[in-house]
Amino acid sequence: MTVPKAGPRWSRLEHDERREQILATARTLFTQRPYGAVSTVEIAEAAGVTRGLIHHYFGNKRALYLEVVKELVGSPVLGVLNALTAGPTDADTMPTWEDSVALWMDVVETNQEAWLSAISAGETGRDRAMHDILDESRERTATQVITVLGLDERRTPEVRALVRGFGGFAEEITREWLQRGRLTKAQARVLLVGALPAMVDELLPGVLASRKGRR
Amino acid sequence: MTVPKAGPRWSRLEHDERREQILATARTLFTQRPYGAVSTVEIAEAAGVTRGLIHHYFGNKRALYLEVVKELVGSPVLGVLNALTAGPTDADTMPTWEDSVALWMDVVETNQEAWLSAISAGETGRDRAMHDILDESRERTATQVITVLGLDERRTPEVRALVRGFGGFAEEITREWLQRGRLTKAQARVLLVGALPAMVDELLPGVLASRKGRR
DNA sequence: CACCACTATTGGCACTCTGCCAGTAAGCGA
DNA sequence: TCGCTTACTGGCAGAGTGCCAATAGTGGTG
Repeated sequence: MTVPKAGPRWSRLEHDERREQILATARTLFTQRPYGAVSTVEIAEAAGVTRGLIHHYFGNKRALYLEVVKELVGSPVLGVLNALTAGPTDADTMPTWEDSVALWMDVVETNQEAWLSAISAGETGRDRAMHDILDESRERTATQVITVLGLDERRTPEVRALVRGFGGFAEEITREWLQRGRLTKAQARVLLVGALPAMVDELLPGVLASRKGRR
Repeated sequence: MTVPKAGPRWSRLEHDERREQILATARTLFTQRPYGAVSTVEIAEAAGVTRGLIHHYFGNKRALYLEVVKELVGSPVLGVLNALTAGPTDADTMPTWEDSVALWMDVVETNQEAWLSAISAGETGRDRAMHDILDESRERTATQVITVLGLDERRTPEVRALVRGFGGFAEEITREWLQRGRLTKAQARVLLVGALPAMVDELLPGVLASRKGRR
């Protein structure tokens, strides 16, 4: 009774095109729910393909997830400072610290969920590859911050550590502003702009001084 | 050929005793590997019982994990400040900020893996119950810090936010010290002791000033 | 001391999910 | 039009979890 032929049952896309389509679908789902709560079946259905195809393109679920996270930390969301401050290294065109912070806040504000997923992607556990991706992203950001603040001359391990510490501070302050609402945007800005310079001035000397005890 | 009777095949423990035994086993495994990488079969085997029993005591895997995390953040590991500073609220017996930081560092140093698992327990994803446990623990710690620093009088949302921000800073600095080794213990101490007072002095006034813009 | 009731504990069934791969068919080039 | 490449499907195997009926330690009771 069924008509034997009524056109193609599925369309055959170009390799990269299909891959991008699946990746986009996965990104949507993974930014909404954590790794374990999203099944490959669901991704496949949402993308309009079968589960097997995901395997064909990405190998396994975890690899697909890694790809999504890479995308998230690689583009504007976390890497604003990269995009912004990389390139013009000359003192003139270099944006000020205030500008960098302001831009970063704007980007995060408009991409809240993506940002939250990205920074809490350690979610899936202390996986080596995942850890590396996130850590490298933060490290890169730290480098940019050091440059913008003009700390390049004294780029010691201690300075890097301090800037990374500030990163932790910044993430938490951002949550206070966007999630818990205990800070206004203006207040958060005051903190983010002022904290690092203050710590560099007041604490860095002391830290470098106690360097001798190094083992 | 087998001897039909050769004593009990398994021992019957008291409810709480068996529960505690399973919990301890689970804690060991979960602090070594992330949630998804530990199966209930493995926990059961390590505890010398069958998988079904875990279900009998905890309902499901997730609930067991929650119990483990509760235990971790509830006792010394993260809650040092609680244990230490709670109780004596009188100004005399109150420990100094320096002492609190020093004690905290010692505890974390000796319980590294437990601490690391605890703070990155968000691992399993943005689960409501999990989030609450961790957030409440950090909030409690913030309260203690406020008390020790004598900031009780001006316990505004802004102060809480600032202290939470410091919490993020402290976690990151601790990682720089224990994991990445870019700071010595002495250097980390300098940062942890000095950062919060510096920020309170230099930034808090500005934050409170821009309060009018609140919406 | 034998028996019984109580419940801790087991063992296995049903279901979901992931990894894998052999077969199928879309669509381009000759 | 035919044939060849390969995107895509469909289903099987294994692992893990939730659940529960049946089993068997064990303390209490007569």
